[in-house]
Amino acid sequence: MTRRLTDRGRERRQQIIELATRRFAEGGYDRTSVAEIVTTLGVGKGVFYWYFDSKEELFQEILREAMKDLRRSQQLLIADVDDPVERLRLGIRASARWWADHRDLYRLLEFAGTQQDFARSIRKGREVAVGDTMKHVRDAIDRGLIRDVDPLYIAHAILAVTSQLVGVFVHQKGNEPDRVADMAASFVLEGILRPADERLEAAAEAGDGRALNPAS
Amino acid sequence: MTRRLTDRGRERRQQIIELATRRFAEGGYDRTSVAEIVTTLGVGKGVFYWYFDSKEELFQEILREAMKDLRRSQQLLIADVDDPVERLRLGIRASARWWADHRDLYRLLEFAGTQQDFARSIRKGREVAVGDTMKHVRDAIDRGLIRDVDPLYIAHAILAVTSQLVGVFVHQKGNEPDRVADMAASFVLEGILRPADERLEAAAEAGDGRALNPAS
Amino acid sequence: MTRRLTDRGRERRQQIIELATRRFAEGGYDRTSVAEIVTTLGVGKGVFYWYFDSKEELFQEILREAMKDLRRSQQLLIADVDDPVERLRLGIRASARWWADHRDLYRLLEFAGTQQDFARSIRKGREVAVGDTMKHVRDAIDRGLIRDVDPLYIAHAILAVTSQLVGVFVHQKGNEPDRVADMAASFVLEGILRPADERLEAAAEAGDGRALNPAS
Amino acid sequence: MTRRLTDRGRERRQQIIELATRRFAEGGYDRTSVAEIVTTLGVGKGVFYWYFDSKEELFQEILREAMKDLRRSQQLLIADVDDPVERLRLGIRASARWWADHRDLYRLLEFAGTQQDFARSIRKGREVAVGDTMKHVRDAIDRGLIRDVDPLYIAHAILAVTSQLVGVFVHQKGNEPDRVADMAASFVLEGILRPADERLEAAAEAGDGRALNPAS
DNA sequence: GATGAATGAGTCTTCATTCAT
DNA sequence: CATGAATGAAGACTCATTCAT
Repeated sequence: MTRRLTDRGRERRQQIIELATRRFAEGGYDRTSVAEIVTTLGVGKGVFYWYFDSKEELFQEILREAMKDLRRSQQLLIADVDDPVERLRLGIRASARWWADHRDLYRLLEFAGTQQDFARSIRKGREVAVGDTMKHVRDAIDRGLIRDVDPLYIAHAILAVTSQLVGVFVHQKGNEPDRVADMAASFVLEGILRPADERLEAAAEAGDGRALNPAS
Repeated sequence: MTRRLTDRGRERRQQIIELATRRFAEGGYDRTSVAEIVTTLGVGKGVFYWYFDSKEELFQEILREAMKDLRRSQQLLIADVDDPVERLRLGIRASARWWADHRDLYRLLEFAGTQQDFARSIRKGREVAVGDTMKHVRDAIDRGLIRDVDPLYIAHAILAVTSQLVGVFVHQKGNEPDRVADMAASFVLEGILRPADERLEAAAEAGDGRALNPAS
Repeated sequence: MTRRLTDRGRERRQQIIELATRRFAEGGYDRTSVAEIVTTLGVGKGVFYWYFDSKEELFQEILREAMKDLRRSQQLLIADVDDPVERLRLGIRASARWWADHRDLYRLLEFAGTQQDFARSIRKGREVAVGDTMKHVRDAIDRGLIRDVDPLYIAHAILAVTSQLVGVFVHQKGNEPDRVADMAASFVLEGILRPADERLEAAAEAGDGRALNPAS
Repeated sequence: MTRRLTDRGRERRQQIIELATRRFAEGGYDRTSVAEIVTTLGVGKGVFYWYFDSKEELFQEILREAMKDLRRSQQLLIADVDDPVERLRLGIRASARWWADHRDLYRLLEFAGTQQDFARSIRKGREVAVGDTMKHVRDAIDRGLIRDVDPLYIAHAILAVTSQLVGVFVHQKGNEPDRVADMAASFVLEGILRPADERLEAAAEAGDGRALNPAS
């Protein structure tokens, strides 16, 4: 649906999008009816179908906008940074902040990812995000900053960690997004293992050899 | 609903569970009707409600069983291993294998996590999994095997990485679960950064100093 | 449910109410389906739920309106009468007429009184009617027109007699409501016993003393 | 359904009747399912249909038994009383007691009276009760004990008053059945009007003539 | 006598969408 | 642009009854 809209029309449209985003997030897409939306808005059913072809189209629009906006906010934060590792770190931070600010959209994207009908949109969006991340990973490898890992795996892993930690620690537990971003970044970059030399010392102190080579 | 069931009854019940699991995963919970299930099974509508109080109860049952089974399979693999880092690695492997074998349930759990109505079950299940993982992380810290990190964060991060990588690389791209598990474990344990000394060399080779201290 | 209705809408709503009243009375509330109502009306199922939240709400609405209307018609007839005994008599007459004109509602109210779900509405309505009646009874006692009886009991008794006699003699046997009302009023006011002095004579005539003290 | 039953069988049957009576009264006939009854009894569905042809037949049986039992208890109390007015009084008392003891059946009979399907049974039962009552009324008229009223009207009125007062004052407010019966009897026999001579005095005291002849 | 299993028509209700005004 | 009205397929769930074992 492409319609030339007056100012008032654009406002209405935006109103619908915002309300729908909230209700879809709270009550679930399937369980939120068009009737509920228009009733809450105090308008007739026709209004909805004037601006959107269908409920599904509205949802797709929400998803599209969300992914676009998330990406924009990442690029903004990263813009002038040269160091690829720093870009990764800032990318994580941008995501954390955006998700902290857009809880509803976070939820909607998660949900959409589980539904065959929307998975394609989501997958495409994720591919873009993965592509962005991979670029930084590759750069970092090229510059010898990070180990020679598979950038595709790493990119997915980074996104997963960031998203999940925000979901739990920002949304559920109310931690600061920047702090959570730092935790995520640290985890991603340094892993959790102690450096081998430290481990030796620790083992020596503990007086046994168990810790010597747990992972090869 | 607790009902005395004959052998035949237990079979029927299982049939329903299996078919529903498949259909819920493929078509989505909300979009799969009870009518569809019983029709596919070639039985009357009453049969469904003989075995389950409601569609939702059936779904909860599926989720419950899934989480229980996943945990069981992890404990089985870890049983006799003493080294906590090894236990982490094997836990990741067990998850990867189970998810590889239970694509439908993977999907269902993901979906359930996004729905207010089921989020509680899921959150509880996740808390158990996080608890298990945290225990190994703490053990490893105590033994000086891994850095002094926040076990709660780490546990969530580990689960997120594993789950996501399996979703993409096993389910979507068809990689071997064990291989994906190894990638995940390596990522989790070692992060992606080169050790500081290597980085120095690399920087020296590259003839500049940019890589010296990317993270503070 | 409060909805802005057009003229056409109000008509539809009324149509539904009238048809439902009839069908509920004839076939019983539980046995009359929404489907039957809309089919008879030749409209889609949605129409019903456009005007009413549920079948039960519709029924409650019918009951509410009925009780309100009955009361209105009583007050109208009594309006300018000063003598409380006359007011009782006219109240009985008004009820008899209204019930004669609203057989379906008579039945529905009777039915509703036997159903836990509706008993509360009915009880409240009955309390109002009892309250109205009690007022006249008290007035009459104050003016020395009737004996010093318990107005609450009397009010209930009056309503019971009136309602029952209308049910049997107007609805079933087709008598005139005004005549039935007079019978009821006479019964209520004068009872059935002969005055004591007449009884003495009668006993004398009959030549025995059995009738002397009928109530001990 | 007539089946020769063992002792155990008769017990079972009685069990079902009693439970059904209670549930029908509490939850309503239509809303109480056969499934609920057999589940509560902890038996299979077959049991129900072994003893009764259908749910409706069971209900009819309950009604039949109830009306028979009520009548029996009236006849018992009246048996040796010669005075017809006393017989009326005692009949009222017997009804009040029986209804006090059989709240559930009271309700069921009321309900059945409102349902086309059962109204016939009920009407027949009521006719019997009316017949019994009329006989006493006629006797009393013949003996000059009560005024020359229409026995049919009077009989209906007596039953209505008694039933209603028990419903409100015994069941709802917990009064003693015998006391309520006395109120009903007094109302029925004496009405509520003061005797004409007393009224004259009262009017005289009040110093006006309003009370002189309210009913012509 | 009794059980668990099964039937399937029927119940109330929801909802995306269309349309006359 | 917007409204109230209408559609009707579809949904979850119920329930009296039957029947093989």
